[in-house]
Amino acid sequence: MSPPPLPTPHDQARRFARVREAHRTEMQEDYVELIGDLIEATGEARAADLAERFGVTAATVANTLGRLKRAGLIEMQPYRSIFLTPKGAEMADEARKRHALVVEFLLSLGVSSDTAELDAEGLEHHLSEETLAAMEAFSRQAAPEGHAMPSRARR
Amino acid sequence: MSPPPLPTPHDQARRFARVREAHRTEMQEDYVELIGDLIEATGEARAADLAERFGVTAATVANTLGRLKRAGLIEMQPYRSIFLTPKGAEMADEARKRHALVVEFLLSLGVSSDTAELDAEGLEHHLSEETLAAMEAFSRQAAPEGHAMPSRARR
DNA sequence: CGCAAATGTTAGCTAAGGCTAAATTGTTCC
DNA sequence: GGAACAATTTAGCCTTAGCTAACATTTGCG
Repeated sequence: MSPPPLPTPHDQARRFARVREAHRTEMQEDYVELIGDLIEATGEARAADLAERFGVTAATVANTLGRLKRAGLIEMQPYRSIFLTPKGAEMADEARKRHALVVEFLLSLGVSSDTAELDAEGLEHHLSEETLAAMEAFSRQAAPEGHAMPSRARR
Repeated sequence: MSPPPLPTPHDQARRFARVREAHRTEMQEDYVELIGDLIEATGEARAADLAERFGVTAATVANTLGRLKRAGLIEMQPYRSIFLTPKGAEMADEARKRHALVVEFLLSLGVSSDTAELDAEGLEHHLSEETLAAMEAFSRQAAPEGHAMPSRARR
């Protein structure tokens, strides 16, 4: 009931700095993840598909791809399709694993699959290793064989 | 093992639009929440405290406060301390509840309190009502009387 | 009281990430 | 092979959110 005491200024600043840092890498992760998925699913990643799936214009995608290239995450020739560098592929891989883990966890929690996918997209960039590990452990315990059976005995 | 199939472009665009929307309101929520907390804890919210606790410069805070004022969330006279409008107070209240709920949930999951606070700050803006409800139910079941006892029987 | 320190504001810069419109390049199909 | 269409890029604009430096106001202390 009593309000939780304020954190120290320093601790609080640390938390917000962490969120700002996550925001800086979020877009990169989303792009390489989707590029990787498209390559796997269709053989190539085209800017038009990225634009459609992100729900932004092609011009925005072109800008962002420029930043990703500068960051060494993708390779591309003008008017050609997009490839991941080793660094980009590694980031994509981690992002995909984390995304799957979060979706799995939300499903184990009993959330609908539509909501799980919706929330995972925002969530996945803000989870520490510790929390990810706890989520993974929980999912495994809730549904060890993969057949979703989230509800355990109540009270 | 098999890679999950790609969502439809439309569904995927919906998810990313949601994340972008959350990003637009995130800063507002963080500010009103902290302003509310400061008023409650110390009687007033001063820009210098906000700057210290967010870990940004006073100039950045002044800019952001200008936007919050335009958005009708706060009231302030030049060189005076900051107040929440009814709209701002309501947003602060919801943000605080949600924040507490998320921290509580992470603790029930078995995450350390330091990590719970760290992750909650980023997480709390990306959770649907459905997921929040599931988290609340889980926390209650894990520790019905509030005395933290997260570990349940395994297997 | 009066001045120094603290606090708040303003101006001007940067980068990210969105947009539209226009120009360029590729592709397809008659 | 060329014309129309699709895809990509470029140019130019906007807002957010950060910064530093300079300026203005308030506060607190001797």
